[in-house]
Amino acid sequence: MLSAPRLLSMVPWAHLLTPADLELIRPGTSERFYPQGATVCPEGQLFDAWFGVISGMVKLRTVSPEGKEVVVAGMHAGGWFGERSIIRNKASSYDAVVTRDSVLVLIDRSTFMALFESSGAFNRLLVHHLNERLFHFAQVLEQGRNLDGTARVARGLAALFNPVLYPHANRQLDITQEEAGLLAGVSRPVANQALKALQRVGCLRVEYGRITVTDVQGLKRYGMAVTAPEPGRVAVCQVRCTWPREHQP
DNA sequence: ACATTAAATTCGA
DNA sequence: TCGAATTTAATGT
Repeated sequence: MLSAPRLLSMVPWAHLLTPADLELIRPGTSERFYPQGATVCPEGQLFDAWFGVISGMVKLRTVSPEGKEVVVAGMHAGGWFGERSIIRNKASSYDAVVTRDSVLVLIDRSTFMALFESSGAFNRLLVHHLNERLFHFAQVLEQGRNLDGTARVARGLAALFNPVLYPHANRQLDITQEEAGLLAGVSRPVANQALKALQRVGCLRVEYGRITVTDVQGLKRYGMAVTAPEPGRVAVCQVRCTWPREHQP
């Protein structure tokens, strides 16, 4: 069982809980190391815990019948996943696979449900997370038609710096160009060109097996129209950032 | 798809 | 334990 201080230091939202809630979740919480390539929970299986990323990188993905891998979300430090399977008591729709050596926190299903039933603070936290994710996927849907490959890669990376979902995100992303492409839904060659373009513009630095982001705002804005839209088209620039100003990096 | 380069691993001293 | 040789991973085009 984790010590109370360890729990507080690993779970960024733990300080929102009452002391009673903290004692409730402590016995049901553990941490675990997953080596690169390990599957945390395969598609079609119930999640037996809610997973939080302490370090490393996890992707939620499925493999299409033709064998193509589709990544639905990439998560790094601060990210949580598996709540849908737990809340609905349904099998996971996606594989959770770690793309780098990772340390995860596990909150048992029964502990999660106990908190879900009793803790207002925990429910508010969940709503905040789901709210951000919903907005994120709405943007992905909208942008799918509007943005070119470079802008999609830019937004895909920018999503990893959402302050609600990843409050302690490190600027150094341990992801390969291939993973960056999967995250944005573009091929590796397109991701390669996109990353070089973003480097030229000064948003990031590409290194072997790693991307260092230097300008998150620049990534978020990349590819947005600066001139008036042609009549009859929705301007991309009308999309507004709704993150709290004080959280903007 | 193929060629190149970086990193990780193996192996012999 | 050192480093050369080999294999694997990631990148560039």
